[in-house]
Amino acid sequence: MPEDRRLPSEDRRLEVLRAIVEDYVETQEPVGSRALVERHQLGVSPATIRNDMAVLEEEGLIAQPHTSAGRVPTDKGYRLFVDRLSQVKALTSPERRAIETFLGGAVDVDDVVQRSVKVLAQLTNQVAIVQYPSLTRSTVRHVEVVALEGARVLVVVITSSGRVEQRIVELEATPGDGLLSDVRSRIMTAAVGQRLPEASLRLADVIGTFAPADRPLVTSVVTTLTHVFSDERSDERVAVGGTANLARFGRDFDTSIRPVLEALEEQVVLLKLLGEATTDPTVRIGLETGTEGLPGTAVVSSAYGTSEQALAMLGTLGPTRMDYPGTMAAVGAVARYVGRQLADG
Amino acid sequence: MPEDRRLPSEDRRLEVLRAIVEDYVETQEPVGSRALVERHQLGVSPATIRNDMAVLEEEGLIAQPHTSAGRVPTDKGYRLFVDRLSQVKALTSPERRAIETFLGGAVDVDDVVQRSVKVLAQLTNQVAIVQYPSLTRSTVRHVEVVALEGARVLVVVITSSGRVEQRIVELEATPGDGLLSDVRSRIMTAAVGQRLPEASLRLADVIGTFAPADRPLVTSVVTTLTHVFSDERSDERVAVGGTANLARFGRDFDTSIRPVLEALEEQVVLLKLLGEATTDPTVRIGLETGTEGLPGTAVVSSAYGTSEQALAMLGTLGPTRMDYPGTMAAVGAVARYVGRQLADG
DNA sequence: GACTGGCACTTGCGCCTGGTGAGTGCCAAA
DNA sequence: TTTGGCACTCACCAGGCGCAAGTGCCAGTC
Repeated sequence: MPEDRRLPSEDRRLEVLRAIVEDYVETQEPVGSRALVERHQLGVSPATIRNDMAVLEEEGLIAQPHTSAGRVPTDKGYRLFVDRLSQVKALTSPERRAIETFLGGAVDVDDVVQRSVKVLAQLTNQVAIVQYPSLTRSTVRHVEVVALEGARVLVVVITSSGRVEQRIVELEATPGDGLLSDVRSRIMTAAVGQRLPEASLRLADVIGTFAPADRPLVTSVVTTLTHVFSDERSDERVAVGGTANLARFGRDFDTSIRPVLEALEEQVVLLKLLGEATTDPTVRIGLETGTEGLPGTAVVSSAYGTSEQALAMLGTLGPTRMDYPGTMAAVGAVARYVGRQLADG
Repeated sequence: MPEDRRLPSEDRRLEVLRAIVEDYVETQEPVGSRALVERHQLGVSPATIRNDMAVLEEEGLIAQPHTSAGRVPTDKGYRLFVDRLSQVKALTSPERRAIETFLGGAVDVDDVVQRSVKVLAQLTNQVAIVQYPSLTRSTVRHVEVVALEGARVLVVVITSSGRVEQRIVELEATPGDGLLSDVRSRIMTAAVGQRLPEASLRLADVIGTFAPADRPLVTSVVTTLTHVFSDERSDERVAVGGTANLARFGRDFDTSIRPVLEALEEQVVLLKLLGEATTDPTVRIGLETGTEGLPGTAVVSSAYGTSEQALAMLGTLGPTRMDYPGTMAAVGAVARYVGRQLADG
């Protein structure tokens, strides 16, 4: 036990906490003082470690499942680990390449989302959650208004993230071609490049620029567009993958796995789990997820999008006993690639 | 034991099989001869039942998990039960109403599929699988060709099942409005009402009806349409729900639940599980599902669509130990409602 | 010939028991 | 402040036991 290995006791205690987290994540078993000194060069005896552990336990950072067992990190312990002890881990280059090649093959927005879920689940060995690009946060790229048979009109919207939405509008009278193309061009002028909520506001003004006789038609079209722009249902779409990795939660289906499966089927819960937009991967542990009934669960999530505007969230869900640095790296990388992918079109 | 209760022994043996299936499905436990005579009015003693059971076992219809246990139906036993012993069970009227009101609220095709999965999972307490309406099996309802800015053209297809697909085509030169509407109308004439594969064939002929100078443009548009018509990726889309019901498969995650969860994430496997189109609910038990590695699994599936044309498949997946009559009724009912829903548009 | 009661036999399951080992807390000494 | 020693706690495992459920077989009865 060389003297130069020794650290001020405060520092060593944190080192012990890190060692406990790392070992527990790896072995899934409570870690004892002896194993700790054997696996890490701490330069002190098990007895010393035991004293440190007692302090850490006092501080609420670790706990004993039962008297004669080793220690396990508490949520508070993981929190401290994530905030102060963990280093950002770079992805290996095979992992990097896997993301690039797999996501690169996507043909449309749906495909991008599906593939990201798969990559993320595989990379992290956890449950992956990817929200579809938000309509309300994208901008209008193109609007088309087309006459169908009779008094029906097809309205198509293409957004900056590549999503295409369309609606059919039933009018009272068959519109003239001239009027329709006029409507189309004035709508384009008002809306293109705007974010969807603002575009809605701008469109309301467009109605007034038409002759009173034409306003009913214009109003119908504009109303439909406004609905498309503010369709919350499509904002809530979420893809989930990697549920087979739920094994990591434990052996007992009813107590540890079923509640998670049930949560994963509720869009509302999923959106809550993903949390608020943050550019960098954010970790929420245990109660911090804000979701009752999911004990021992942690979420790593991040927004994705362009540099100016977050489009939506993605992330992973796993047991608090997870590889935080690795997961954060994976979530961050996938978020970046997806953002780039969607920016290109 | 009244004489008139007695049946020719062959008949009674089948009655015993039915009783075993029904009891086992309900209790999830091997059923013995004593319990059988107590719960059903068979009019004979346990000893007689034991003799019948011995014969049924000889025929491979039931089996003993271990020597001192009751009997459990084999896959072959379930097969015989489904084919000859079970009665079609009508849905209760609350169930019927649940389907109607819940599916009735759907706003578009996506929504119909999402809601069907949910209803089906809830009704059967099993995993529900619903395939999106097949593009290649629908007919063309409408085609639109619209000039965008520059030399770009938007092509929109609306199918009989209400799906809307669109593509943007890059042309070499900006087309005239007259030509475009001509293209549009000739395509409509050739394709509307046709199934997508046939429409593709017909469209090939349309090219020749144009002046040679216009053919490059027409060819671009037709090629794009042909791609849309034969996009297999969209034919393979499948929604899954009710995974929390996997508890019914057993307690042990790794051996009984994980393989199922893994299968459910593979589109290919899902499509294989749903099987070939059949109008009435079809049951496949154990190996009949054609999928390795899913022991103890049965699938009840049915096509849905209009009376003329099946659009896609839907069904449920559960342990072989399931309520077949009830599940078949639910699958059938949901398939009918979904078909009707999509026919209306 | 079909059914039945009786009986011996098998065997999974729950329960208890004692032994083992990992891990702790505390203390006195360096 | 660190360390070795020591007593103590407790989960876990293996073995043994009894119980109860269920069977197969057989001889007797209708």
